Amino acid sequence: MESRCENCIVRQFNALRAMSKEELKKVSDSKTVKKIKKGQSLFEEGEKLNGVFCVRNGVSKLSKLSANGKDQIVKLASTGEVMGQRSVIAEETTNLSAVAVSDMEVCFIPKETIINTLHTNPNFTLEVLRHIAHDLKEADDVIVNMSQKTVKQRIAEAFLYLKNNFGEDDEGFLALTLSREDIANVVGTATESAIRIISEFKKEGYIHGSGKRLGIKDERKLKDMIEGF
Amino acid sequence: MESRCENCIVRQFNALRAMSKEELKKVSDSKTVKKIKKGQSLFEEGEKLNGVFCVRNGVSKLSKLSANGKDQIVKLASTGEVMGQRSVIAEETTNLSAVAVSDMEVCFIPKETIINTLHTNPNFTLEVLRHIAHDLKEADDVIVNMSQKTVKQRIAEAFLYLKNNFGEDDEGFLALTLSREDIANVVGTATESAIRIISEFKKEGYIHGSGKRLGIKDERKLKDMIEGF
DNA sequence: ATTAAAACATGACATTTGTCAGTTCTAGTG
DNA sequence: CACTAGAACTGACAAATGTCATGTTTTAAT
Repeated sequence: MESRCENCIVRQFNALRAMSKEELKKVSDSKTVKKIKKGQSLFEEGEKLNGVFCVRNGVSKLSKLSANGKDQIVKLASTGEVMGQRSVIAEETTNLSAVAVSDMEVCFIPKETIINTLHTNPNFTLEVLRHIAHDLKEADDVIVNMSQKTVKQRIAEAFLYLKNNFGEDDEGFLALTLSREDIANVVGTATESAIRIISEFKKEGYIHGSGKRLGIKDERKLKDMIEGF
Repeated sequence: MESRCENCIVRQFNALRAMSKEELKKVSDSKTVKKIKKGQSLFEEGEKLNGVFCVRNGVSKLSKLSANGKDQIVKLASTGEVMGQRSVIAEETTNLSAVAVSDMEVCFIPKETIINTLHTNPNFTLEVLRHIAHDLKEADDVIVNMSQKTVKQRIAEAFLYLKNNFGEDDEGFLALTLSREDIANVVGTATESAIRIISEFKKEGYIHGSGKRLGIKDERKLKDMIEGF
């Protein structure tokens, strides 16, 4: 297990790639590696984060509690992604909670190291900026989907998203298995509605499932549905 | 009319505040001032922007067309806000369209000037980063509202938003008057639904209106409604 | 293997929201 | 001023979604 940031491949996917050798050494010396079990919480909405979490492997849901008591999942963060950077940059409490949806290994990097580099290395700052800008674009897309698409379309989209981002296992099931409740919270609907639509998709032959594991059978049909056919 | 960026008050509200005197001079020399009539378009989704727009006064809607042909308004940009920066930073085509919802005066700043400063002035980059980070947080909130709140709650929220961000005139009407269609597109619903709910709010005495102008009468009630009472 | 808890599933029904069709109002133009 | 196009409005109905109640299956711990 490689534990020096300088040699960590994961870094290629996030803003840390823009750090100099010396800066990376500092990060590496100050970071701590944590193992998180599926279901465990990394941080809670409203907490003051004193660092960021770099995902080495596994997946975490980033969610926000709404007034009616439901959790809305805003993003799924996986290998290479950095969580908590928005909060550290703005020096505010975090607006999201992070809970592992699979076993994870994350590196915790204290904020001082990050903030220091932000002030001194414009390339790093710019790289962080690019990543956040990308997140913002994605968030805009989510807003449009949420408000203009039906629950059915959003669930279809969620399946394709899961396939494209986390892949499938050798049996053709989605590599990342979410509970029905999590799926409902991703698309912003009631758990029962999500279950009902998943059952319908199975019946129609768009997806197949065994237990809670699900796989895509007819991608074309799902895509058509998303487009509104 | 002050036309030198160095002396422009608007700058205090955006990332340009972090620029040095020399950098500001360059911006000022390269910028062009544009007058935009209500209803006119600043840029269209998918366009490649070769600069950013700094709003001197007036308000623009930033929207995205969804597959079903409806426009979703993602943000209203007003005095001091910079539009198009996300696109310029990521060097991608813009994901949003901008149309003036009131007469506007904007400064167009060519992207070279911005990009140059991003590479050389870490304070500026960091300031831009802070602004985008703030936008991202707001976008997360919108996602949660869209998926977890009823249309009625979202419309109530929109009224409070309009009041807090654009104020009221001396007669107690909202200073920014949006068409019913625009209101519908902000909250992500059908125009008829928005009209119906606005009528209901009038009947219940939460708001008052004359023509298309609307004003808030019972803020408490609207707030309670948003919280789910 | 047994069992309790959690997750999944389904039916019945209420509520919310969208759609379509048509009417009234209003601002701007010749 | 009359006229017209677009905006605002309303009703009736259909479709989508949420809620509650209840039963079944799966999972994980003992």
